[in-house]
Amino acid sequence: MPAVSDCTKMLDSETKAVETPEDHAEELRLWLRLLTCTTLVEGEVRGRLRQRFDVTLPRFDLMAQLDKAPDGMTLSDVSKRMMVSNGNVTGLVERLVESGHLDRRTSETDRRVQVIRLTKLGRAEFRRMAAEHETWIADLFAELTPKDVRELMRLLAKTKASAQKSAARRRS
Amino acid sequence: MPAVSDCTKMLDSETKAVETPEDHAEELRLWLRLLTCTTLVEGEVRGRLRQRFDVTLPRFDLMAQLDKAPDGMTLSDVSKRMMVSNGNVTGLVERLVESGHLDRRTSETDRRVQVIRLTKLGRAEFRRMAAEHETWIADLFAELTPKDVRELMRLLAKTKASAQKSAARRRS
DNA sequence: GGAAAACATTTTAGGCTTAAAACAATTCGG
DNA sequence: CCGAATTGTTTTAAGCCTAAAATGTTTTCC
Repeated sequence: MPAVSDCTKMLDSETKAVETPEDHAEELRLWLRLLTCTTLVEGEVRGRLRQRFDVTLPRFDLMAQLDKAPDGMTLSDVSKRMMVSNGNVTGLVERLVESGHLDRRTSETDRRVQVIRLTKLGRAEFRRMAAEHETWIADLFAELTPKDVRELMRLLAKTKASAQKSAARRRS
Repeated sequence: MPAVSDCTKMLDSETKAVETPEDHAEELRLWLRLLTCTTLVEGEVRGRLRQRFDVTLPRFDLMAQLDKAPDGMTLSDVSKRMMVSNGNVTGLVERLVESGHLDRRTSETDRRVQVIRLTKLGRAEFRRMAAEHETWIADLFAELTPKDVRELMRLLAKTKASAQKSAARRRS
């Protein structure tokens, strides 16, 4: 088995460093750290939502999307926004309609489309949870200075753009 | 419905700013952006692993942990490292033993403990996948300069520490 | 030594998630 | 206007994931 980490740069005989089996260990470490941070925060939020409100994180996330859209959203909209599969949304919505948090109706103008909205109950409960949720996030990020936050926002925007381009490259 | 985003600081009549319903919108945005980046990269990696190697991300992650531990790991070790539940690991390991990638044996000295290792096949396949995986990550983060990467590493380390302290505070 | 606490793992019940296929409705091009 | 592509949703099959309870093992400490 080849010791990948031991391989040194192979210089092209003519020019400079061509065909180098490049070392991307730094990017890999960055990815792992990013994943760790997200997993950490996500797990914490999930646990608190369950303990305080007996609600799951995906349900909360879906309600958060709808809270920003008073006129409702279609299932595809939700699916794209949440970056999850269509089928996933179908099930999630089913359960939230069942529990009285969501209202679902077929569009008048396009009978393929299902429009979902928060019910009064759903909106009230979401607002209550969201207020507390915001304090949890603040606490989880408490050691970051405003400057840290700004800088992270900037760098993550760049990261997002980079990843999106890479994904688009592959799809094409 | 109260327009939360409109509320301005309420100054305490006597001193300074006490009892302010603080605004943590920036931290919230940061969290959402962090989540977006992770979801984006994770989805991309998941898809590529499936297409190229017909393997799931959790299986790849588990094998990655074991590749770093030639002497094997206990299920709890894996569970802690991967930040997933014990029961989750049990099932994951079951399937990877079934497919011949993992070897599992009960510890000689402590019959509670299961030690798992990569088999020869498992290690070979993992190495092959890992090499390609590294290039995907490099591509996904391609637009970040080395300085960006360093800075992100630093800020995410700080973020991780902050979240861990917050989680510890809650547990105590 | 033996009960109690701690530990490692598995089981259980329920929910989440995906990819792919199936179904339904609309739009598009000829 | 009609067949073909497209779009929106649901279904299916399989796997992932969690929290909590159950099981078996070891350690602790009286």
